[in-house]
Amino acid sequence: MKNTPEKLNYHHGDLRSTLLKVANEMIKEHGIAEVSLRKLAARVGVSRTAPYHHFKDKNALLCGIAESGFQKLHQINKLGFEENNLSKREHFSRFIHDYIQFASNNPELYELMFGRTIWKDKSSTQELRDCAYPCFQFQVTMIEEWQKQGLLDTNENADDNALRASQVLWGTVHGIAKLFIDGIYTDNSKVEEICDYAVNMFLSSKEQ
Amino acid sequence: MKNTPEKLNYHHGDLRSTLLKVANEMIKEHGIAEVSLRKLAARVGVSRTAPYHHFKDKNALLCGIAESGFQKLHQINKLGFEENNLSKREHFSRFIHDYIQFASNNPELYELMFGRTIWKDKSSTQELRDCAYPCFQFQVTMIEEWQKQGLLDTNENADDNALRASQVLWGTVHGIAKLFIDGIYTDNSKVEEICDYAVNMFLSSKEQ
DNA sequence: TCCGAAAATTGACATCGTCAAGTTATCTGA
DNA sequence: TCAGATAACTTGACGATGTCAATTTTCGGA
Repeated sequence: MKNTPEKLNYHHGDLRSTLLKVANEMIKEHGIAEVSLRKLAARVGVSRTAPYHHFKDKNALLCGIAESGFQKLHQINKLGFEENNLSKREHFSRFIHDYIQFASNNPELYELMFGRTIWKDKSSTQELRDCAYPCFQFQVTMIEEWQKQGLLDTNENADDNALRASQVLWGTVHGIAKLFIDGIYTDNSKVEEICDYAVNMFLSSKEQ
Repeated sequence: MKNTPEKLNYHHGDLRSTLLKVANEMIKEHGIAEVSLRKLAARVGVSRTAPYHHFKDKNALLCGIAESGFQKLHQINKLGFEENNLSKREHFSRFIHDYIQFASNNPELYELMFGRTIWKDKSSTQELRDCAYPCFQFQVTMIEEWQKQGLLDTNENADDNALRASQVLWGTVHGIAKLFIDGIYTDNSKVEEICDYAVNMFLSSKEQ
């Protein structure tokens, strides 16, 4: 009953997670724009409306996929931050590189995670927000720590230093990632150089 | 013959530019996702396939709209750069603010200009590239000038300082703009503060 | 004046998201 | 054990969209 290969039963048995898994594959292979509920259902071997019993609509399914992305990204940030064989500067550099690396390795997933499709007009699900916000928050925490350590300056005129700094820094990595992913920066071989240059610009007053 | 109000003639007379104008309005009012060729044609008072005689496909029309956006942005950058009642620091600050201001005032147009819709898969038209590249290039020129003036550091380990710095800086403003436009940063009242904070982060070693 | 090219039209098709109504399997409790 | 509820799934249908092909209308120049 559990090991039947494919669609011998009327009830699929594990459709929800299968849909997420297969949708993820499709996104990776053909890009998010190519993913339609109908193609997805066909590939899973199920009727076109079957997904509606597990996701309110297409948007909810996309949110579900994005959730796993935020978990991955959060995990990567944590690993880097907790690595203790690195200098402060190296920690910061690693954060920048890791972030862009993640985006660059999963361009279509990244596009989904941070695209307006799921964020605009309050269309994000509660579950998605529960995944994403802690991920965002962790970046603020890291930056707060780096400010305390003196790696990053604080600005006495601002009251939300960690928040502001993280908005700017996140903006930077997000912007670079997007410009590559969306096809505006086309020379992928320079990603690392750009990251290094960014690190230098933010830490220039703290040489070596 | 020219002053007939609307659609008395079989030949519209100026359909191409009318389409661009009306599409621009629709984007501004209802967002780019709501713009379909059919609705556009209906609003202009013309059949659904009429636009195809002036644009190869929907993508070409979108590129046409984006073109005017790049001209506007280029103009704004030029104006700021040529303003001569400003200190170096103020010039830099103005660039950052102007950029995000533009994005913030024209969110849907900005989304179109820098979205994957028209850039991914080489789908940008030659005309669009002819508009956009000079606009990008101008940013490099400005930054090169600021490096010469000593406002921005250069990095002796890098060979393309102006290009790298502009990729990072453009990434920063683009990223911040995108995070707002796409609905991830939601508190619009803080835009200016974030811009100011960014200026400080990049120029911290050059206080006052 | 006539004719070819340009501009605009109608008809058609495949794809898409989603709703409504019906069918089938599974679970629950008497 | 078995009936009834409920969850999982299906088919049919609708309107919207981008775009192609074939056709009609108009304009401009020889």
